[in-house]
Amino acid sequence: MATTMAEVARRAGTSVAVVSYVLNDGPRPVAAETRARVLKAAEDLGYRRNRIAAALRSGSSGLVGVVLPDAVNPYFAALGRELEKALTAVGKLTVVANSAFDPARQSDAVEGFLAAQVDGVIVVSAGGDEDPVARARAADTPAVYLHHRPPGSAAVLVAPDNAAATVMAVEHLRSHGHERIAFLAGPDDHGPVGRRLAGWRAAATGGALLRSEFTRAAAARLTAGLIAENELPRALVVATDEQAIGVLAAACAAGVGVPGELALVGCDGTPDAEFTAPSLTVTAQPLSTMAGHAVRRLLGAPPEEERLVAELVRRRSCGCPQPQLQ
Amino acid sequence: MATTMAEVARRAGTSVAVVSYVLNDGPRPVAAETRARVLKAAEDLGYRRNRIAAALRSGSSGLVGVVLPDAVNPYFAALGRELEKALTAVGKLTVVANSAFDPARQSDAVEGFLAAQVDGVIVVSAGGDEDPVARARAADTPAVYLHHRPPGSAAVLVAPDNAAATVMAVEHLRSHGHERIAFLAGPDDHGPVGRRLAGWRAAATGGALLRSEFTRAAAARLTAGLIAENELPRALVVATDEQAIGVLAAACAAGVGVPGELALVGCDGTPDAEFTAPSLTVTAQPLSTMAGHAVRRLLGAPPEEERLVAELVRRRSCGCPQPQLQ
DNA sequence: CTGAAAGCGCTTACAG
DNA sequence: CTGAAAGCGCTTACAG
Repeated sequence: MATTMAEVARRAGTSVAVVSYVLNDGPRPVAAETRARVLKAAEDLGYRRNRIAAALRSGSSGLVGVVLPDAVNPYFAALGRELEKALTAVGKLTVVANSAFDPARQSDAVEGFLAAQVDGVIVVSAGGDEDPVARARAADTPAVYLHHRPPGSAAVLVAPDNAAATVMAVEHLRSHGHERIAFLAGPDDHGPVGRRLAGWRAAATGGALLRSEFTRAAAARLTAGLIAENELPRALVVATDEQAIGVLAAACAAGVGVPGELALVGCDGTPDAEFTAPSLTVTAQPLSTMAGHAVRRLLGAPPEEERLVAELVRRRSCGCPQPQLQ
Repeated sequence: MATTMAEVARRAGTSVAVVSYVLNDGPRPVAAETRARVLKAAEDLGYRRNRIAAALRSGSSGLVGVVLPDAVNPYFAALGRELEKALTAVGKLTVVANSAFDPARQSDAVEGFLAAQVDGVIVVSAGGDEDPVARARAADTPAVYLHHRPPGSAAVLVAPDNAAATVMAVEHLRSHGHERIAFLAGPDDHGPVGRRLAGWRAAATGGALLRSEFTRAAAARLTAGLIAENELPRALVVATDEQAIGVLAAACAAGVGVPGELALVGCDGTPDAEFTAPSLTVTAQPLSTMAGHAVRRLLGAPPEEERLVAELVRRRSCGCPQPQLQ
């Protein structure tokens, strides 16, 4: 059996109340001498606080639930990593679930989080009709969307200016002399990729609109088909790095030179993009800042002043010279 | 305030004990008619069980802690994803922490898990002197290592036959006519990469032993240096896919043809390896099976009969023809 | 088959 | 500054 506060109290010759006051630094003051005795007793007994018991009484479990569409996708992996970092920094434990882009699983995951009495929920939406953040809030649990909010939801969303990112990508390809610039979007026009598409549309490049699922495999298949039909664009902005990796793989497999025959810019800016072959020029989203904003909103902070904007990172795939590998 | 069992009991005209029996399907039988009334009342009130309260009483929190060295590394990302899947299948919630290859953080993470009264902990060790699994077991919490156990630990480890995987990789490169085959290892020879190295040594290829940290950046730097010094091997087995991705990036940046000038085989077999440029031939570890074994051991199952062995997946980087993109 | 009650290990008003 | 006690929402022997 694990040591309890009662045992610590007995050894320190005081009450559990005082032990709690010492270990929590409040809410009542404790004499320095008593305090030292309690600390020593806790140390001697190897006391570890039972957070489940504390949670039941205090109403705060110290758990935050995070639902991601797919933790293997480099963008979500990186976002998840940043969230875990930000959450750890504020003393929360990160509970994760993958929705596999399935709205039903996403709702199940949030339902499980609520039963576990999480202190908050962060969801990167998989789209669909359900609004799990609204549901969490209905259960008095703080919740925010990060990156993607389902269509129609009015819940809090932390996201960068996605349209601006695509505009930046288009302008960069133009600076390389490209006029017709295609765009590889997702299956539908909701969410962040919809915004990125809107930015591309506004830039009026006259290039083709391409679509694939959000997997490298799907993007690779599409690209292989385009190459076979001789319909590959000369310049292409790709909505996500995950898809861009698939495009690169297909181009390499078919012997199509990047950037020579196909100039490419990605719109996520994941760590993966630096070490593709060739390295991927991206409009890099401020993942760490986004995670920080999401966590602070969850903790009750007001909306941030700071705008979230992507930054152009020039690498090889657009036609710029290969930068030094770091 | 959330609905409690007491409210459900009142509405159903029965006691909280009976509500608990119904909702948990035991441990006492309940008359069909009473059962129906309880279910209806719970439904009407939108009752959601408070698992924190249940945990305090029953001793099972439904939480399992997972510590990974780096959830952005494709191997650990894939392993984490499979663990989450296996854990969800048995009704557990997955709490994650990243150690960033820092043994101290790893121990802190496990300490946090124990305070949260997790039902078990799975750690992919970052190496070092600490034995967090032993620590968890000392606190009566089931715990296992997956993939990597720190040197000197005698705790349960779920891992495939890593030496056999490298032998397989070497043999495959030999079948392409290579004799001297180099090996890119990690900074030290502990853990799974140590086993992979042992397999390569046993295969006595006479090739060079190379080393880098377990990041794509480090492997890319090493490779760029080798190319500059004109010391790049013709054939290379790389301990991890993460490093292989770095090698590929450096080769591409320097215009070194793969597999023409450098034939490559990776030893993890992550999903990422299928869409590198060129696609990476690997000895693919049975990640899903490994995750399943780890979870079952945690739940108290005896060691599995089934041996965990990697499977050779032929793709382009070794010199085989590029397979059809899936 | 059902219910009153103890108790899991904390936190926190309340009284002293 | 300190302590006895209530209570968070469950689960589960125990008695009926």
